[in-house]
Amino acid sequence: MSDGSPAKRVRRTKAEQRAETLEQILDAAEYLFSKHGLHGVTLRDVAQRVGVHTTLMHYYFDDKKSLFEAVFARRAGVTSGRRMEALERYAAEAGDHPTVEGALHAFLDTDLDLYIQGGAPWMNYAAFGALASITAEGAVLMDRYFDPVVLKLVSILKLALPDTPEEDIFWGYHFVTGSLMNTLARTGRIDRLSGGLCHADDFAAIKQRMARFMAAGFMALAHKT
Amino acid sequence: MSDGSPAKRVRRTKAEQRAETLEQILDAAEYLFSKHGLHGVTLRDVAQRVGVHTTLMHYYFDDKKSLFEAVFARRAGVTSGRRMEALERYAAEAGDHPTVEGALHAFLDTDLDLYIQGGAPWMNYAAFGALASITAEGAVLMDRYFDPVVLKLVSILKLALPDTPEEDIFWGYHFVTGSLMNTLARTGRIDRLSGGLCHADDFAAIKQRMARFMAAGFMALAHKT
DNA sequence: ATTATCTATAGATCTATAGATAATGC
DNA sequence: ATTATCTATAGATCTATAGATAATGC
Repeated sequence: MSDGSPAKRVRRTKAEQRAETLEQILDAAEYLFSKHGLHGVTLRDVAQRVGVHTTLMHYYFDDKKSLFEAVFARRAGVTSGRRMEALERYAAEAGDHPTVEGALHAFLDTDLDLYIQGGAPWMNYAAFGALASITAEGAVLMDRYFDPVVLKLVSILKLALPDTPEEDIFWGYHFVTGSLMNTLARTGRIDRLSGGLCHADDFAAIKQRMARFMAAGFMALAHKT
Repeated sequence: MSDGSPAKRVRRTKAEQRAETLEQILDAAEYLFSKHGLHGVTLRDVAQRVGVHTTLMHYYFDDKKSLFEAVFARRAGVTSGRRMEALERYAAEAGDHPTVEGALHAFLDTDLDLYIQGGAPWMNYAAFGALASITAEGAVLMDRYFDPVVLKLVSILKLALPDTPEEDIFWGYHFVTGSLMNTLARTGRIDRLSGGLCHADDFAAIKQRMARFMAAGFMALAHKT
């Protein structure tokens, strides 16, 4: 019976086992939190999804909130880091004359690519992050993990728009991030509204349009203020 | 002692009393749901905020979810209706040659004005709606209450941009609604990022910029696709 | 020996219902 | 007489802890 096919529990080192279980817990929590938010998920839900006992959650994490933070942190560093690199690369290339659209491509496309290439787990993280971003618990984490990248983007935009009041640049960013969060949330509303013409999961279509759309917005603010 | 100043419980008709209590419950729930979401609020929390017993919630509402829906519905009809009128008025005025910016002003400014003029309760509703909009429970309600206005907006945009693929118009709307929701959420993140230069509550500043910004975005999509 | 997982359980809290009390309504 | 509000309480569920069992590690 259990000779040819490997048993469900292959022999692993403890370190491997710990890493695997941790990842499974984070994946399950990420998915569930992205659907229902911090308070809409119980530790039991997460444990059941993984197939382990509820109390194991407390073995790996202090409490529910620290699990939530761990989910946030796991990928926040990756996307934040990648985008920072992309922005620095662009800034170096462009020298004294960066463009708004160039900076936005570096900022937005790098992020969207992660979800496009990262498969289901990253897509779950996208929705998780979007929900977290407009939530009390998430606000602190957003600041902590994403302020540096955003301020880097803003600094390049200031170079590109030297005569535009700083205020307008921040409001422009406010619009950009809203659109990005709405994209990441993938509520499916655009599918229904458009009668199936657009798909919320079609990040490629969004990548094709977003930086251009937003750059034009910034220019319009700059020219008329 | 209690002769000159009116007692806390002035004599009211039952209909008045019902209406008042209902409104207090909805206000309290609106505030709390806007901060913590459906699952982050207990009926006890709402009752305590009103100063009545928990079980009174069940006297007025079947369960927590129907309270949530009542909160959503109370003002959704108002904003949806006002915006529909504004769009129809604009469409009539503009005839065969509406502009993207004109349509967006009607759509966005009418909404923003409601919050600007409506004081704290409307501001709470703004945040409540933004959170609901990217939530499973809220998605259905968004469709039900806001599809007609949005489709009206889209139909005017199509007139304004006759050569632009419908897809691009829907994606443009997708960006607009994201920015609007991020505005309504008032997380305060823009305050911190901008070092106090911008204030999330400053809907007047946003109204000054948003339609112009977004209209330019639509034009950029139209011209280069 | 150490670490991963599970069993048992305490204590808190939440939703929901039945039925009592205290107001308003004719 | 009817309606608004409260008391009492059942039953479910949730978080968290203590301590047992079953694996891996030298």
